[in-house]
Amino acid sequence: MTLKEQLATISLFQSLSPADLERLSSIVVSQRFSRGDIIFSEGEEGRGFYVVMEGRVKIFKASFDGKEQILHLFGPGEPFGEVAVFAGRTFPAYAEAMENSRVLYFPRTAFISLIQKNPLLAMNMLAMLSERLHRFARLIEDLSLKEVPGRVAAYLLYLSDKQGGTSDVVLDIAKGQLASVLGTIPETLSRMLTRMTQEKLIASDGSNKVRIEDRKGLEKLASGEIRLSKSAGQ
Amino acid sequence: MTLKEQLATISLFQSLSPADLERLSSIVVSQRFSRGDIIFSEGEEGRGFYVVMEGRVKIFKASFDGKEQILHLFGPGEPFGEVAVFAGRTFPAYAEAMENSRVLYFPRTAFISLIQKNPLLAMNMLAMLSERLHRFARLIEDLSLKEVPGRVAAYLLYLSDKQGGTSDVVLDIAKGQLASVLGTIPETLSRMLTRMTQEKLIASDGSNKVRIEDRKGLEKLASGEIRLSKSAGQ
DNA sequence: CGTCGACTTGAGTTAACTCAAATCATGTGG
DNA sequence: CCACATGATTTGAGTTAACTCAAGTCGACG
Repeated sequence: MTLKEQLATISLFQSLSPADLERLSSIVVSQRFSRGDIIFSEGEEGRGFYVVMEGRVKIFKASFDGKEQILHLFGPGEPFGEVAVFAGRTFPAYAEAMENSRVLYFPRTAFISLIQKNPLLAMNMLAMLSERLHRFARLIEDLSLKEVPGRVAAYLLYLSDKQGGTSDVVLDIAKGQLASVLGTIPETLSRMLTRMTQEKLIASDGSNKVRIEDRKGLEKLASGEIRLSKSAGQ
Repeated sequence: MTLKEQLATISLFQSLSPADLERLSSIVVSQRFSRGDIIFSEGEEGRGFYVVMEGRVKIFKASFDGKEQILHLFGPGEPFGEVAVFAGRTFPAYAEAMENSRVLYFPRTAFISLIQKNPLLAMNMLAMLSERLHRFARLIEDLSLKEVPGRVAAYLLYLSDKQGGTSDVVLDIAKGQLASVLGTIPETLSRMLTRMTQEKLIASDGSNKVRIEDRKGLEKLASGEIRLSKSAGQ
């Protein structure tokens, strides 16, 4: 597949004319990263942004003592690092390849001139950033106003939704990483899944599959209407 | 001051021609709200967005049992509610007038057609949303990776910066509201200020003025490099 | 079959919470 | 100007959700 054809598959670029795609393909750079590679670091100057083509990329913040909070997980077709481009700022977080990945890199200036000529591209970008603000607002809500069991419940419902409403959801990331998405640690996540299983809200052996047994209950847990009763202790 | 003149003072609209301002002024609606009034609620359909002209507006999430997390505080010249416009979604949070306020309301469709004709307006909007994503990322980092004293320290340093780097900072909101900005409760904030005073990081009587006594120390506290030693108890 | 990383379980600690009471600040009517 | 009502803030005492640290257990892979 040519670079131009690849560009055409990116939903952000749906509105571009063949000529624009041609022009874009001449300024774009394809890069490969191995699992664990840092693509950019917080505080680095952002001279362009990226789109994932293959693999997965996580965007995260790190604390002084090494704890991580994952902000985004991006897969094929999804752009990242645009904030630094538009705000004229340094990257606000770290980007790391979770698997061997290939990304396209778009230098800032060329992209900005393109966007100024394509109102629809601008609108797509505005919609994209708005969508992310929306997600961030929900994450802030979760971190500040919900307890860990509520966040776990919300995540399971979100996954179920994303996977077509099924009750058999498949965790799309390792549990340790999921803990970092939910603003907690693996030990706590593990205990919460155990308790949710005991309360018959879900069925979970240790695998990456979780069956939703009581959707209503999970919803109440996610909204804060109910809490998990404290584990029996013995 | 005419509506058009008011529009010209809004930095988001700097790039607009007099003709565009004229057009905009014909679709905009001026609204007044009293302290405590809800301007919009989470989940409401967003048919337009707002710009504060006078007063102050807070944007917040509320938990099931009534606790609040403030996402933004906006004053004159600042737009809010745009996310719903661009993402084609409902409002993600509540907006409430903190004082008697006047806001301008811009219906969605008219604004979108305007933005499509003004690349610079689009760029301003992109920069604005990027800036907010940046702030949200920092708030998420604070909530997830920092303890309350670190958030308080970071906020004081931010205020000092905003107020020109002075060591005598003036809290711009009531402490109860500040607690809600920082993701904690008034009691905890009060105790942290006491402890920070005991440790000679700041000087604080009960008023809304705080003197920064040890900037380096505050910075280390904000970054997580050091912690507040536990209060003596007696 | 052994090793490695990921996950789970156990025990103890702690930061921040809740609830209750005291104090302070501000504006009002007498 | 004073006394009081109202709301904001502080202080006190006790509880708890989630953390840390340590010790298994499990599963995949060479």
